Amino acid sequence: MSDLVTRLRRHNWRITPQRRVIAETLEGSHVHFTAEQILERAVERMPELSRATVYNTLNEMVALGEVLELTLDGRSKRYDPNADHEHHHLICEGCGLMKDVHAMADPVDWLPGDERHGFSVTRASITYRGLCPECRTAAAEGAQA
Amino acid sequence: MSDLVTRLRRHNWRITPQRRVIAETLEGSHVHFTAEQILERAVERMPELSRATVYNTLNEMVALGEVLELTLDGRSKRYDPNADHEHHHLICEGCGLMKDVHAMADPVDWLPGDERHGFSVTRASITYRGLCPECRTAAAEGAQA
DNA sequence: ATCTTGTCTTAGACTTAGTCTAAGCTAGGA
DNA sequence: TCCTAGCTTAGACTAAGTCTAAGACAAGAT
Repeated sequence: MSDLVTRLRRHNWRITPQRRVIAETLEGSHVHFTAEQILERAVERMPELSRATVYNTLNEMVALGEVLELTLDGRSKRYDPNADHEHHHLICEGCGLMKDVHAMADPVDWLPGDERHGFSVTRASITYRGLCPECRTAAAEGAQA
Repeated sequence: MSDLVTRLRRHNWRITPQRRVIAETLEGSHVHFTAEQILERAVERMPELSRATVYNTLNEMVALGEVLELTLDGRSKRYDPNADHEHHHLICEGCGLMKDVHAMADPVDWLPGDERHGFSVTRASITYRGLCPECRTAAAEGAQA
């Protein structure tokens, strides 16, 4: 039983077969998929599922606050079913691999009052960038050659 | 004289009239424009300027490291001519207004070694989100009504 | 001064990601 | 059972960005 489905049901949200497949696809993986990748995988389980339903459903889950929408590469949005606990993201600039990470401090505490420009700041997320072990090796070999 | 143009020239980059107009448009404003907005404004000064040249030029300036590419709203990329000094971004969730801000510490220092998954982490940026003074007022009035 | 070569720019076709629309389907209440 | 509201569908549409092929231009060689 999917935990995300349980959380969604609490919002009096109708769990249709389509929505269940989408939620389970989203939660079943530990990388963050794009809408298109979710469609691709969900269609394996429910071939008549439409693109519009996937997009609608993802947007609704984001609106309910149970899924996070990430826009980190400027190409397409990615969806993160862990809307629960505070975490940040580490991205490989070589291959786009993305990991969830936890920082030792809350960045909101590090924004001085005079840098807030009168905003009420509610949350902050950190995007770390670098090279994953594989891309680092590849880069080193490339430099040698 | 544009400072960005000076920086670009240091890379032995040919400063054509088109590139100059684009660089000056980018630097002349203190908000972060999308490529389409830059095109729109640059065309006022050089009507025959093409969309492809704007996109090419922006991508080249990013590759040279003199301009930052921001993907914060998931719709379109925005360009920030201040690639120089470390800064982060504060975004209004109501109207999309974006400000540059400075934090009191470098977030790279807050990522413990065992959370780095073997990556070489080179940089980190923080996205702060909240409501700007105007949207906060509007929200309060909306709640009253 | 002209030629040559490589770079830059252009218009427009194309691609990708996502939204919208109109019609049909389905589940649950009167 | 019928009604209604909400859900799903196919496919058209839009927005952002990339690609391509051809022409324009600039700088060095002759």
